[in-house]
Amino acid sequence: MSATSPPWAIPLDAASALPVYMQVAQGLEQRIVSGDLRRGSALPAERELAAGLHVSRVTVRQALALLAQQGLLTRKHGSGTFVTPPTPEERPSRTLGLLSSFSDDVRSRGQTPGARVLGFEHTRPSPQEAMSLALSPGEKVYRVRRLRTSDGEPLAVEDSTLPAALVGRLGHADVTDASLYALLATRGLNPVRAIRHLRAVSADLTLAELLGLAPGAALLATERVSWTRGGRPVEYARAHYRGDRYDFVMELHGDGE
Amino acid sequence: MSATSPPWAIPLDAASALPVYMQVAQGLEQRIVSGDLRRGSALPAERELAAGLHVSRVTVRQALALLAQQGLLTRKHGSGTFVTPPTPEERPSRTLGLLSSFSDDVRSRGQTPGARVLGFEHTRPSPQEAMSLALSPGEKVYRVRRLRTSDGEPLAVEDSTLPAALVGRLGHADVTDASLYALLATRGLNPVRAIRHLRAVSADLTLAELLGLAPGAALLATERVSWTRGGRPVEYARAHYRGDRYDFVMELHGDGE
DNA sequence: TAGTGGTCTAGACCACGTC
DNA sequence: ACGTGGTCTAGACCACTAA
Repeated sequence: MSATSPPWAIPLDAASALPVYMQVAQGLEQRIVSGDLRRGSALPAERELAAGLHVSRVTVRQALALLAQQGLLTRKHGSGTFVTPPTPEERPSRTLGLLSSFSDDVRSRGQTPGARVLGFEHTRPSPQEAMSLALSPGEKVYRVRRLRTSDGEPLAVEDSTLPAALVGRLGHADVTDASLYALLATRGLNPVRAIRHLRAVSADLTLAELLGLAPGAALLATERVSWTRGGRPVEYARAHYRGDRYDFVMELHGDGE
Repeated sequence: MSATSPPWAIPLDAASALPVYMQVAQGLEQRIVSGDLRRGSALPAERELAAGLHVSRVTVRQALALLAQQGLLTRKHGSGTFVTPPTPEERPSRTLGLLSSFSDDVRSRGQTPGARVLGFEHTRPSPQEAMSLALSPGEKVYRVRRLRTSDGEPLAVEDSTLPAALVGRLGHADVTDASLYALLATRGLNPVRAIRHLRAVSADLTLAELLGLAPGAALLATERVSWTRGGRPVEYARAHYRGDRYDFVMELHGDGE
């Protein structure tokens, strides 16, 4: 007798309105959250799953891709597919409301901040940059793209734009250190106020590559404009943080009622 | 002569280390951002693209999926694939730092907030809920899942948990209106302080369905605990906002230096 | 070397929109 | 009725990991 039902069988209904790959994903997700599949344990190979469920390997992969993107599964090329272990790495936290630098944040958690300069330009601003920094026509900017790391692990890609006329001469060597805010401080340009936007986006090929993620992974995107005490914009920064390793924390208060 | 190079040809290198579908995605992305493909215009059909590029339709679809997830392309079943028009809908903004409700936020932008109750329970808390609300063992909670809308459009899924003993008797009818904070206020339980976490996650099948998104879309996930003036936790809320329609805004200040 | 996931093919049929 | 994207198949070969 050839029993064709493996122990991890998932009930599939070909006539259902729900596509088969979603049914497979739901079935696996249920076994994961119920603890049926232990954290860190390996799933059957894709070909084995396909054969056992009587579906094609493509369909199985479509299901696994869904769960991998949510972080429930971790796929390792040449090795296997595993149920993601619980909190494999501590998730850093940043307390907002106060104007602090990336470097200080990372240090306050006992980790070592780092930065790798990916690009350094002295050019004309984009329309977006010109508007955010209130630049007069023709005024040039410094633009720096850096990979921010914590204990050597990629955490964010940050693009900073500074008005050249305001900050004075800047060289590639000036931005290799971790903190741009510290650099500004030495020139008497401490930011005292900033407005920051946060939203969620999917990683494109470039960001995914830099951050060591799969394309399409969820990222926390921020956009920030900082002003000096005199009310002059000194920095326009856009950053993309890994959604799986970073979370922002803030404290909110009522209106004093 | 049969020239096999359509006007939208993309240079492909089969020997490249970069997979073909990524090359296709990059090529299309470049034509989109360069304005070569106008916003709102339709792309060639998948079968046509595949034939023109001499690759399989599966490979083309893999490339289109990448760009669609980033929001560059919009796919319409039965109709076609289009370059996403610029800001098809105004992106709402929420100013943080002040303790305000979802309803007030939406109203302050001139839109109409709404809520559809998806679930209402009176049960024992999860370990996570019990810890966040500082509940004594055995104490029960009300749990409400609501779909929050703006002008009728799904914007977020919010799961709120309230200590039953503190808020008093609650019925399904009490939570059908938009504002839970307003309800608490009528019982003398105005929150005056809250801590909120923000991070980015990928939509699972359930959230994608509720918010009208493709599975895997980027969501802004928030977690919030609110306290009354007396320091008692009154609400533990988890919300998932559409990444493409919502962005958080906050103002930051220096430490008074 | 053997097994795994990653990529790719050339089809097929279904579900949806539009005409 | 027709064209579109959505799903699914049964293979194939490559790239990586581990024994």
